[in-house]
Formats: sequence, C-alpha cells, structure tokens
Amino acid sequence: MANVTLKEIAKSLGISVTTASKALKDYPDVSAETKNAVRSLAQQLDYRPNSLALNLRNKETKTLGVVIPRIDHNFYSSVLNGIIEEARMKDYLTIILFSEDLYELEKAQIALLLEKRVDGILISPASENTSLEHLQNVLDRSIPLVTFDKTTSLLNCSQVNIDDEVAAFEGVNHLIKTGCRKIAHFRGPLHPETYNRRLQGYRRALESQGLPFETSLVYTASQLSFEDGYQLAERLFTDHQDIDAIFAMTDLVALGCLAYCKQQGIDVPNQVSILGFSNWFMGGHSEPKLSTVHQPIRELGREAVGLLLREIIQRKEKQAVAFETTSLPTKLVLRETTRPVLKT
Amino acid sequence: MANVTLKEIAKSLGISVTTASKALKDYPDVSAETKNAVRSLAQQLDYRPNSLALNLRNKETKTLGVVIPRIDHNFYSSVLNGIIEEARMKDYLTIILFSEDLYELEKAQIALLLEKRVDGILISPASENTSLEHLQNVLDRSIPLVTFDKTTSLLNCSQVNIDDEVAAFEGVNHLIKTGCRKIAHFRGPLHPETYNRRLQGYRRALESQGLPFETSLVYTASQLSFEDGYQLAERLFTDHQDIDAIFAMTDLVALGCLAYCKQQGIDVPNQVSILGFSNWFMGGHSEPKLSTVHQPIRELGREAVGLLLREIIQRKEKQAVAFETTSLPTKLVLRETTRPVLKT
DNA sequence: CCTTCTACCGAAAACGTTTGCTGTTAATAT
DNA sequence: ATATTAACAGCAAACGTTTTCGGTAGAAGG
Repeated sequence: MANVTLKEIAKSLGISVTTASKALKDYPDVSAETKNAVRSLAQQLDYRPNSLALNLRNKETKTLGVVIPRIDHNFYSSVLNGIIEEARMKDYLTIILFSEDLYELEKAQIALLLEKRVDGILISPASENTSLEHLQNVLDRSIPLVTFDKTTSLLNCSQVNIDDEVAAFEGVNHLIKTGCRKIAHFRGPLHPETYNRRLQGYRRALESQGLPFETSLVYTASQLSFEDGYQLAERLFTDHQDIDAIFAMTDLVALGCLAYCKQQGIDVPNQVSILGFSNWFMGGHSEPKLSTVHQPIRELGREAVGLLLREIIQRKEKQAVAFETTSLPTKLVLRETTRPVLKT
Repeated sequence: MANVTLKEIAKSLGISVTTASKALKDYPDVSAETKNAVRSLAQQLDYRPNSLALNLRNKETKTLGVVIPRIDHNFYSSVLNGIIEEARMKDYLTIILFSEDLYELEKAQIALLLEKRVDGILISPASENTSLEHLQNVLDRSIPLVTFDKTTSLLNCSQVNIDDEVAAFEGVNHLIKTGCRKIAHFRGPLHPETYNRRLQGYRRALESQGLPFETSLVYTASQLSFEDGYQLAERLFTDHQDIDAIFAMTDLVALGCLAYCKQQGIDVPNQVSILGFSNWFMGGHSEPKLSTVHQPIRELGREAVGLLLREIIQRKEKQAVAFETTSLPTKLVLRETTRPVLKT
C-alpha cells in the first residue's frame, strides 16, 4: 500500500540494500540469480525509486521553473503549451509561476524557484522590471536561465524570441505593396524591447519605400486590448482622415479597430487595410477575416526549453556553456482585411 | 557562490550542525550568544535550507500536481490561473501536465506525478476515459485527489464544479420568459457528465413551463468550436425554420451561431435569441453583444486547491478526512443577443 | 564535599538512494 | 600447498536536514 523502498525489498529477500540497488541498475557484480529475484519482486511490488532521495543525492530535480507575467492571454498559454510538452518529452517537469508584470513579485517567484532547486529557469521578464539584478543573480549562481518573448540584451544568457523587426518590416512592406501610403501603427507598451523592434521594422519598411516616418501616426495600445484598438481607431480617424492602413500590435487590438471601422461604415480593406499580429484563431472568424502576421508561439516555448536543457547538460558534463540567441521566423497570413498586391 | 549548508555554517563557527540547526529554529537549549552568531552568519551568507533534504525528511514536497486535457482553451487557462495563485498563496507550487483527453496519457501523467511524490493531485479527467482505475489507484494509495470540471460520481473524493443543471435551467428559463417557445440546444460531447447535467437543466426548464422536450432540437457540438456553432446553426435552420432561440454550450459556439445568423440576415435577438455559456471576454465584443451564463472559473480553481489542501492537512494530522462536493453558482449575463423579459 | 540542578552542546539516527571500497568464498594457477 | 584471481555480497559514506537522547560543565544546594 505505502510506497515500497529498496530496504523493504532487500529485507524480504534477505539481502542488503546495496545489492538490491545494484541488481536493479544491472551492476556486473551481482549474480544473475539475485538480479532476477530482485527484479521480479520490484516489479511485483511496483517499486519506484523515491525521487526525493534521488534529488538529494544527485543534486538535481528534473524540474524546470517558468515565470511569465500571466496566463490568461493567448500568447502565454500557447507558449506554456510548448514549454510543458517539450519539457515533458525530455523528461522534465515544469513549475509555473506568475509575475503579473511586477518586479517585486517576479523577484519573489525567482527566489522560490531557486529555493526549490529547479534545474533551470525560463522567463519572460516583467515589463515593469526596474532592475535585472534578480536575474543577474541567477546567472551569477550559474543556474541555467533563458529568456523568451521579452528578451533583453542586458543579460548574458540564451534567449529566444520572434524575429520582430523582420516580421514588422514584411508586414508593412506588404501593406505598401498593396497601395497603402499612410500607415498608422498601434504599438504596444514602451518597455519591452519587442515592441520597439517592431516599431523599427515598421519604420524601416516605410523609409525603404521612400515614405515618411511620422511619430504622429504611432499610437500606443497600453493594454493591448480590444478596447484599446477601438478607442485608438477612433482617435486615429479624428486625427487623420486620410489614413489608409493600420498595423496593429496584436490581433485583439486589430479586431478592435475592425469593430470601430464597421461601426463607422469605413470600408475594410478598400478604404483602410488592417493588419494584425500573432495569428490568433479568432482573427479567422471576423467579418471580414483578419490579415495578420503568424508567430510560431508554441515553437517559441519548445525552442526555449531546448536551449535551457542544452545548457543544463553542458553544465552537468562540465562542458563550456555557449549562449545562443534564436529568432523564430514569422509568416504573413493574408486574409480579407488587406488588399491584393498592386500590379507594377 | 554555491549554496550554503548548515554544515558550512557550523564549521566556520566551530560548532556542530545540530546546534546550528537548533539556533535557527529557536530551540531553548542553545545560548543567546550562539543563536545570534548563527543567525547573523546565516543571514550574511543568505542561507536557505535545502528543500530537497527537507522533502526527504518530511516526506512532503509542498508541490501539487495538476492534470488537465489542454491549456489552449480559455476555460483551462483561467482555472489554472486560480489554481496556481491559490496554491502559491498557501505555499505550494504546482506542476502542470496535459492529458489531451486521452486515457493512456492521463494515466502516464498521473504515474509521473506520483513518482515525483506530489502532495496531492488536481484533475479534470479526460473525456475519453475508458476507465477510472488510474484515479481509483491514487485514492487507494491515500494520496489526496480532487476532481474539478468534469467530475464523476464514480469516484469517492472531493469534487468541485459549476452548478451546471441550475445554470442551464436558469438560462433556458430566462429565454422562455422572454417569449421564446422553440429553443434549440447545442450541447457538448456526450461523455463528460457536465454536458449531461446542462442538458437536464435545459429539459427541466422546458418541462417546468409546459414546453415539450424534443431530441430533434438537441445538436452536438463535438469540438465546441466556432465552426461547430456555425455549421450547427446552418443545419438547425434547414431542419426547423421556426426556431426562436439557441442555447449554446459555450460562448465560442454561440459566436459561431451568431456569425451564421448575421450572414443569413437573421435578426438576433428578435427572430432568434442566442445564449452562450462561460462569459468569455470576446462575447462582450461581438455585434450584437452576446448574452451568456457566467461561470466563476477562476474560483473553481481556487476552491479545488482549497479542498485539496484541506485534505492534505487532515491526512497529515491524522484527522478523519471528509470529502466534499462543491457546486459553484453561476450568473446570467444579459447583453444583446437575448430579448427583455415579457411583461405578464 | 557530595549531590542535584541548570544550561548548553553534540552524537546519532532517520529519510532512500548510489557507489567506492572491503571482504569472503571458491576456483584456478603456480 | 600457497598465491592469485574471479565472482559475488555488503559496509559505510554521502546528499542536508531535524530531533531524540545523552553528556559535560559549572553552579547551586545540602
């Protein structure tokens, strides 16, 4: 009933714990006879090595810690999906904690993970991080850490993110090729570098086609919500009547824009094109269907686990650890809120 | 740099490990002087007791296991939110695993959690469960287990779910009070009892108002997807032209119905009322806005953790364990896809 | 001066493994 | 007959704690 231990097996077979252990691990210095006896009894009693004892001895827990701002957001639940599955496949379990984008909370969660002796940590750092000291501390203690999503160049560790700049560049470039000339950008909050990289892509696309980059066309969707999109669209159209495209930082924001346009009788995509970001499944169900930039979110999670595990193994085997920064490619998903490319 | 142990503290102070331990735990039989010395050194070196060692000694991991079918679904990410937060507040960490609604996988994940010696398990059992043996096994081993969401009466353990029958009853009852007479029901898959309970509520509401319950008005949305809603609506309107309300099992399905109606020029809510279930945030952004039944999903998670922890404590203190089944109340959220109640 | 306290400290066992080392026995080689 | 080897088995230490039980010193009491 209770959990079987080696000691019990050994006693009931009249041998020592050592021998029982060796039998199970197929050591050469135990007779075939004894091995069989131990093994069959172990199987019969459904013996499982006590992982607590193993943890202590091996100084490893086969557990990964994950810190994300929140979970009730498609992006994070998808990335978590990838993380948990990949870790599981590689024989690791995953402990999830939320930072709520708060520095102090993130710090506390990290401390908790360290205390639990996780073998490594995956983190999408809080937007509100006033300092990176707590993460640097993890690095200093030689605990494997990899950042994803909101990565930062200030930390010397492996990172994985979406190729934001190229993604934004390609998206905006496409809008231009469909004839759009005055393209607004609804960006995300200022802190995470992600949004700045996308802004760069937007800007570079504009300038590469000889269009002016105007800060007055850049709006900030601070919550990245549907309402943000709706309200920003409202402001945009009072500020600039002649706008002909909106590049929104997230599909939800884009759907908010679309709702506003429909409500105002603005023709999408003929008067205004709308391009989202993420390829959230609901974008495929709007009317008209949303064009967007597909992000391989789940792969992002998988890749992050891959890099983390690589580092864990390198450290375990005392090899040199090599940090790596991976950028995952995106893909344009053209549906109905953008126009066809113009013939030249 | 590396992790400080009691042994190191003891050695550098020239005392025994025992004394160091006692000093930190404020035992009466160690002098104030020694206590201070140990404490200040511990603080200075940022000593944290090795939780691996504690786990082994105390035979507890302060970790909970959670098994859900998947995470890329609003319901599960919300419930996870509640679970993780509540557990964290009570000083427990959480390991998440997916069953993908597959019996074999669920069984394997449970085995993994047991091997990791989690202190208790929370599970929303797979729809496809051909047997409950693996869960019964957990119970037999006296490991605290509580089921939520897709609970079953076949297991003698604490359970927490939504008060489905009452919720459905109230929803349908409301539709009737607004004048609807021919109400279709788009139910979920057959297995989980949840959907059967809702069907019961639907039926009871009908009959309590003297309306016939017709199986031809009950359709199954097997994927609970937007497309399901759209296609089922299509089938429904070819089968029954005179339908005047749809009670859908999930907001996403309801939004699919709504999309079909809009596309066909069917007036919602005047010709057909639509009532969803869950109160997913996107329901507030449709046009017209979706009426729905609000489920306290996050509280569901919190409550489940509460029951589990209670059982863990009871067992630890060798008290009698009392199982409990909690049903959380729902609330009608009336927006624009249902009509006002008729005056009598 | 001997006993009895009190105040403090530490040895050891325990949790369940793994593994290097030390035996022991019997068979083989010298 | 003695030395060497092989084949097997188990001791003990280690991982880092906690806690029970003794033990020692000095002080107080007789």
